[in-house]
Amino acid sequence: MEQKKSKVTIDDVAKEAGVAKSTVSRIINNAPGVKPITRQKVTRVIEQLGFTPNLMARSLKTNLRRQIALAIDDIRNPYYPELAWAAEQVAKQNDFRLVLINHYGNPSEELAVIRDANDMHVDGIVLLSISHPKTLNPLIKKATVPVSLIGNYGEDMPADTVGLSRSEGYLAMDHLIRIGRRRIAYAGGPVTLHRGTRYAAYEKSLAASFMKLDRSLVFTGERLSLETGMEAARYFCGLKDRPDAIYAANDLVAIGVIQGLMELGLRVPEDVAVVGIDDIPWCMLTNPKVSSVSNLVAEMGRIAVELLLKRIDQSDEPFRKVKLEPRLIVRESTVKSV
Amino acid sequence: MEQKKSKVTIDDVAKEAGVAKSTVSRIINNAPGVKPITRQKVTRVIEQLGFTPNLMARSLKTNLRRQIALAIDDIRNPYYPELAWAAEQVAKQNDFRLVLINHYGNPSEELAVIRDANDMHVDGIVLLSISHPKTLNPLIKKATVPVSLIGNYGEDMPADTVGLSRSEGYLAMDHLIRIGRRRIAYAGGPVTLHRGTRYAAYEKSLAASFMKLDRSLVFTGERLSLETGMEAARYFCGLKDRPDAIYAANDLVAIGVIQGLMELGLRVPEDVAVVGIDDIPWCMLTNPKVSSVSNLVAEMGRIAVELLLKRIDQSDEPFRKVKLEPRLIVRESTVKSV
DNA sequence: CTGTTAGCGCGTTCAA
DNA sequence: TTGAACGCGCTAACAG
Repeated sequence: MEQKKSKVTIDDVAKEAGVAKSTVSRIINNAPGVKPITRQKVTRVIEQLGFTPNLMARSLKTNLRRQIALAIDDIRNPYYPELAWAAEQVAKQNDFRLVLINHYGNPSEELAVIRDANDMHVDGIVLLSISHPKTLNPLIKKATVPVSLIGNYGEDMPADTVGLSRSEGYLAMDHLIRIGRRRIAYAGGPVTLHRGTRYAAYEKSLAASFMKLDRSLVFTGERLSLETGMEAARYFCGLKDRPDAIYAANDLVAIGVIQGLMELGLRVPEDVAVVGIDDIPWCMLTNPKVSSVSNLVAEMGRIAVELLLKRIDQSDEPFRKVKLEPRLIVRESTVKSV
Repeated sequence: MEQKKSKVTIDDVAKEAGVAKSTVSRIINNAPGVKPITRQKVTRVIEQLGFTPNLMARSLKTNLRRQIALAIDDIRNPYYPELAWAAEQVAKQNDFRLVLINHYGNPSEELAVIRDANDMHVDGIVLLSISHPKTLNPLIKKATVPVSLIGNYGEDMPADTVGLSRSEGYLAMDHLIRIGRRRIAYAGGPVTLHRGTRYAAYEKSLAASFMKLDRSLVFTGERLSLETGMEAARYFCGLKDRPDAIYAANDLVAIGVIQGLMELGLRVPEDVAVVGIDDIPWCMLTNPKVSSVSNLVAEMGRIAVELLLKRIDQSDEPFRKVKLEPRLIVRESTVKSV
C-alpha cells in the first residue's frame, strides 16, 4: 500500500505478462510486428500495474529528453509572460516541456545557459539575448544542442532565428512625424541595449525627415523602467524648448513618461505625444492608453519553438531566419481619442 | 572539429588521465579521499576534453533530476510572473531548474500534472490549484514525487503547504468599512473560484458589522477580468441606489471597475471607493492607483520551493503548513491622496 | 587512496 | 513474431 516511491519497471511488466521485456518495449513504443493478442495482454498488464516508462533511462538510450529551455532575461518583465505562454503551448502540443531560465541580461549568464546546455535535461534552447555578447556565436557552434534565437542578430549566427524585418523604432518615429510633431525627443536606457537599434532608429528617422538631431532631446536612464520614464519627463519639462513628442525605447518608459508629464500638468497627447515599443498589456490599462509598436512577441515565441523542434528532429537543414513585420498600434497617447 | 554533438564521457577522461572512471566520478562529485595530485591531473584532463557529466545517466543512478515543476494556471495572469521568478530564484540557488506548466485551472489538467510527475524529469512539484478538485488528495498520496501546495487547502492534504492565515477579503472589507463606506458591493467571478473564500469574506464581513446583505450589490461575471469589472461598473451605476464602495475579487476586476466608473463620470474614490486583491504591479500604474491586498505571492513562491526542496532531501518529516499574513496596501482608489 | 565490478531501466541488435 | 543479450554513462559497493 505505502509504495509511494517504488516504480514499476518494464521488467515487472514483462514478468507479470510472461513475455520478454523487448516485447513490452515494442508495445509501449508502438513498434510494428507484435501479435494483437500479445499486445492486448501486455497492455492490460501495463494498465493494471500502472506502469509508465522511466524517461531517464529512455533518454539515456535515445538521447532525447523532450524538454527545451526558454532563456529570457526576467520573467517579471511584462513583455515575457506572453512569450513564455506561447512557447509552452507549442512545446506542450509536441509533448515537450519547457524549462524557464532567467539570465538577467547578464552576458556571462546568457553564455552560461548555452554552456550548461548538456547539464540540463534539454534537447534545445530558445534564447533571447539582451546583451548579445560577441562570444555568442562560437559558443553556439560548440553547443551540444541546437539553439533558436529570438531577436535580431548577425546573419552569420549558426542558429535558427526569428526577428523583426526592421526596428520597431522606425514605425514609432514615422508615426510621430506623420502626425505633425516636429520636436521629437528620445527616452530610453543605455544605448547599447537592443544593440542600439531602437536608438539608431531615432537618429535615422530624424535624418530621413531632414530634422536635425538635438542632443538635449535625448535622455538615457539606467534601465528601461517606469522611473527612467518619469525622470525623462521631468528632464524634458525643465528644458527651455520643450519637445512636442517623445519616442520611448519601451512601454515601461513610455508609461513613466506619461505619468511624469501629467503630474507636471501637461496634457497627453495634446501637449506632448508619447509612443512606446513592445505593446505590453499595460498599454491598454493606462489613461490615456499608450500607442505602441507590437513586435508580435507571442508569435515570435511560437515560431522560435517550432523552428527549434524542427531542428531537433532533423538537424542538417540550413538555418532559417524568419522575419516578422512589427505593427504600429495607435491608441490615445499620440492621437486625441475621437 | 565538427564534433558538435559528440559527447566526451567519463570513460574518455579516465582513459586519457590513466585512471579508473570511479576516480573521475569521485572528483566530479567532490568526494573525499582522492590524492591532490590525482585530482589535479584529472581535473586538467576534464578541462582539456571539455567533459561534463551526462545528467541522464547520473539521474538514472541517483534517481535525482535536480528539476522541479511549477504548475500554475496561466503565466499570462499578471499575478504569476513574480511567483515564477521567486520560485526560479530559489531553485537556481539550490542548483535546481524550474519547469513551467500552465494548467489553465482545468481540473483534469491540474490532476494530470501530478499523474504525469514521473513522466517528467522532476523531483517534485509546486502546484497552485485553482479548481482544487476533490480527487487532489488521493492523487497526491499516490504521486511518485512530493508535492508542495500554494494556497489554502484542507488540513489533511498530504503535502507541504504555504497559504494565507485568513482570506485577503477580510482586510479589504475591513478597510472599506473603516473608511466609512456603508453600501459596499461585490464584483467578482463565479463564486466557486478560490473556493469561494473571497466572496465568503464579503458576506461575513458585512454580518460582522451588522450590515445587511443586499443581493443587488453582488455582481458576478464569467471570469476575473477587466471586462467583468467594466460590466460590474455599468451594472452598479444603473442601480437606483448606487454603492459607495466596491470590493473586487481581484485587481484586474478592480481596475476594470475603476475604468468603468470613470467613463461614466464618477469619481474614484470620492463617489465610489474601490479595493482589489493580489497587489499586482498594475495597481501602481493606473490613475488612481489601486488599493489592494497583497498575498505575498513572491514570498509564497519562495517558501513553497524551499519546503519542496527540503522534502526532496528528506521526505519523512511531518508536513509543514506555513501561513502568511496578507497585507493591506492603501493607495488612491479608496482614500483621496493627500 | 584507487581500481574492478555490478547494475540503474530502457531500446536494440541478432537469433530463434 | 518473440526472446536473450548487450550497452547507453554514470554511481556505488567492494576489493586491493
